[in-house]
Amino acid sequence: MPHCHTYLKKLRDHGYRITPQREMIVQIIAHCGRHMSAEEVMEKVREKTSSINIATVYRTLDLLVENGLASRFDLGNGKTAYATGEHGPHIHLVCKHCGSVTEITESDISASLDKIEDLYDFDCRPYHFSVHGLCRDCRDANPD
Amino acid sequence: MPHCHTYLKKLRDHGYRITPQREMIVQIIAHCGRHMSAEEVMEKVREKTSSINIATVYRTLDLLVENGLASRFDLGNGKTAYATGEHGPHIHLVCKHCGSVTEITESDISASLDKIEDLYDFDCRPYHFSVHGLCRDCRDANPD
DNA sequence: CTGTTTGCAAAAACTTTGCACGTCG
DNA sequence: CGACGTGCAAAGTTTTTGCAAACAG
Repeated sequence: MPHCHTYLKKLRDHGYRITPQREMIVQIIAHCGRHMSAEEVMEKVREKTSSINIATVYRTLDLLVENGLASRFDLGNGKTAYATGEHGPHIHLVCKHCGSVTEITESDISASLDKIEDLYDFDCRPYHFSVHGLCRDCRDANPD
Repeated sequence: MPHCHTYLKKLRDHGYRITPQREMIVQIIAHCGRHMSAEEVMEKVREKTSSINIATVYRTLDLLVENGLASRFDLGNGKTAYATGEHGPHIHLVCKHCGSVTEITESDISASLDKIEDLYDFDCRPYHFSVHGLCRDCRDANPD
């Protein structure tokens, strides 16, 4: 059970108030161990209480992102996904054909990121990072 | 002026009909030399004629993607972007803070892609590929 | 001719906003 | 108590869909 506490403290340090809603949302996304859409967070919330509105979920997720406590990204399915640092850096292989997502480790690509940082003076923060292509199954089914 | 003609031929070969709308949309996106959103395609269309509907633009772009003639991806600004193979493979460095997009070459990351292909049996087709991080300007302005 | 494609308008899906009420500190 | 945060409902954006009319082959 990771450091929700740390996230809440940081929010407070930034001058934001700690509310039951914020506590619950931070706990859900920090414990989840993967990225979640706003709707998925909402479902988890509803398992516990009915007193949080979807607008609050969006506002809280935005707050976390704006304060560097979470990342926002997009897997191309039309929904924005969010995750805290608890999830850790990870890279997604997204199949263009079936949409399946495989998670791989950062070390597989770290040499390239180092190179990019050197060449382009760009601080890579690949908490979420997607490579599109074709997975084995789709390749077998659709050789083209 | 690239091979719109080739794209149209492929569509015909796949059994689809060639309409003025499809011709124009293919021409716009193939000549554009970069990714475009549906709305941007629509604007270009309107410069020439008022006889194409946004629904047709979406349907045509989908058609191109489904038949492997274009790629669909997302830079995280809420709009889906499209590009034909004419654009060529390219990688985007997207700044989390200001949203600026820098385009870099594939060679900078090709070694990693080769490694991924070997390890994960995944055919990387990084026509569009985004690495999120912080650009120099934002780093200078917001050291954190 | 005949099945495909289009335009239109309405709906869907996701996210944001305005405002009055509630609550953290 | 006062500013900040929330719920609610309505609106905003982007994309999709149903259907009758138009058209490619």
